[in-house]
Amino acid sequence: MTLQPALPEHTFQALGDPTRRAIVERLSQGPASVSELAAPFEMALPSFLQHLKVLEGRGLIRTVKNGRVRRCEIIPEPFDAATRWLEDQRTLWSARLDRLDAYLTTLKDGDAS
Amino acid sequence: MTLQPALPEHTFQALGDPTRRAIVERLSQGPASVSELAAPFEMALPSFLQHLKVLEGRGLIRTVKNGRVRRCEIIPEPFDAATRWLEDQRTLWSARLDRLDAYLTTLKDGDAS
DNA sequence: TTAATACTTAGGTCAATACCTAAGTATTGC
DNA sequence: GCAATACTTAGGTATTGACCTAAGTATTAA
Repeated sequence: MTLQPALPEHTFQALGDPTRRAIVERLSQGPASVSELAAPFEMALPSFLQHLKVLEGRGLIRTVKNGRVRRCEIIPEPFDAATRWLEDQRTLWSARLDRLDAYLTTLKDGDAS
Repeated sequence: MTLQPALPEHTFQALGDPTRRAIVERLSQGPASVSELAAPFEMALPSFLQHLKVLEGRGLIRTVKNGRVRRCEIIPEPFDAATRWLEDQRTLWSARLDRLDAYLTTLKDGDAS
């Protein structure tokens, strides 16, 4: 119900828990009901449901109730946004390391000549 | 001190906090001392240091003390591992959505409501 | 129409997290 | 040497997070 703007921060926080990460891994393979998702876990159902609510609250999954069954599925966008953030950081530091490398090479060439 | 094997889970958890995410963004542009990193934050220094310890404990940054100054820098690998995990999930569901799309097209052709 | 199923709500505990202040230690500049 | 600098340690509080049990509600199957 509460779809957040999907800040990478929220995505990361949601994925920082082993249970929720496992739920996402399961849902990556396709939608599932609450009880299907809960089955592999020892945890009591209400505890498990909290994790689903976190995922939904952060906008990582969408759920729809049909009859007495609630079906859950992944929302791809926030994952893409998180990936982009990680890649942006990577770009920053590899650019920097490249410059450092170039600089060191210059130094070395200067010595050699 | 404690360099973890950098499970994506730990990386995500560390990045789930706004302060730590900002620290990483700063460090992506190059190494910095503790006080340089802390300057933009209102937070008391000991509180800030805790965040640095989380990042170091999760293996996302490396710190070396030289004299009275501690210099901090990014460790790229865990970020790559986290990116890879996100991309793996994406691969799973895009393959599936492609298949679903094809299937729905077929169904619609055969469906007379 | 009753019983089973599939959640859902309402509480309550316990540990971890995010902050704080106050008082250290170790280096360095004057 | 002595003061300023750059952390560091040692506490303490308050909120959030991850779990639990017990008792609902709504839907479906028999």
